[in-house]
Amino acid sequence: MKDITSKLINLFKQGYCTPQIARIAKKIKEPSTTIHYNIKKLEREGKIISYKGVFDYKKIEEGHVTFILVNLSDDNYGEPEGVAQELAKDPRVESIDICTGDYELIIKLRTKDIDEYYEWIKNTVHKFKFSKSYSITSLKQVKTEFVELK
Amino acid sequence: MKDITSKLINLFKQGYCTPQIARIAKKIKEPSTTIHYNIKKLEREGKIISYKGVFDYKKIEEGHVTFILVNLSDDNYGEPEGVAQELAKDPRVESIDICTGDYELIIKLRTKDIDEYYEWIKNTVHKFKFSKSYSITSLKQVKTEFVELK
DNA sequence: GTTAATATTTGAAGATTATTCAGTTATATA
DNA sequence: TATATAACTGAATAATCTTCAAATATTAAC
Repeated sequence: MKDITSKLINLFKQGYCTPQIARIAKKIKEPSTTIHYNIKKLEREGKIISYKGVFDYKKIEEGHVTFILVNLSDDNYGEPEGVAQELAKDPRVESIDICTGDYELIIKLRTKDIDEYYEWIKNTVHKFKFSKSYSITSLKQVKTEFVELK
Repeated sequence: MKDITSKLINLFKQGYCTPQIARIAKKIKEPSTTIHYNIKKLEREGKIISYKGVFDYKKIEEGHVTFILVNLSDDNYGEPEGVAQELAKDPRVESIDICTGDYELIIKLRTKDIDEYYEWIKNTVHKFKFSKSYSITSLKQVKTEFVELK
């Protein structure tokens, strides 16, 4: 066993996919060279960043979703971007936004289970000196990354 | 002008992409047939749902992100799934979860601007009889769909 | 521990698809 | 209206995916 699947999952999380030009050409009834031209244009303009996989996260041990609202400590309050970019490096962080309202950050985190979540939040609160955080746990994911789940 | 790009964006939002087997094979130094076999296995097992595009949403007129926490009316409180699945059909809804805590739903919505957001929330509150909602606006997207933004 | 069944890996061949290129048509600009 | 630029497209080529059959490895049963 070479455990290729876990490597594949990591690659597909961010990219290593490509458009199906021939299939699209059939679908919208245009020549494949026209489709090709328009896709390259979207890429050139930077409108398309990447092509990636979407998973049934329960089946890949990432079924536990938590939204975490964060207050930063006084030290980091003025510049949340550095903290956010650091957190963004964690592959379990699906999204992170700097936001309005009572909290400065909103993080969408994917872990295997509540135990892994607990470890993550404990370590992260300590490391980044969050002054407060409020976690909302997903009970059921109905749609993710624009893809409806069945 | 045939406006092919907007059709492409819609298709890539949910799929119409495919893995780059040859590129992956080089990357992890395994034969492409082995990569092929393992990908098909992941698909067969339902671990991979789809391959899709990720966009620079500001450049495609979807740069305004809002997280909306929702309380349902008494009518819908007991069965939030129906409401969630209905909302999931909207292409501007990136994700929707049924959740713990003070609110029953958490929606991640992408609109062109705050005006489109206002129209959406006004219509949706009315249509689905939300008893209360709390919106958090993203000021800066640092990471989305597991992809770091620059 | 041996055997049988099943799953994974792999190279070679064929089928399909992406890409390049050159020419055409359409759109925008002066 | 003339000119420049952008968008579209068919034909040929290059690259990739997919199938297949055989080898190897893993698992299960006895």
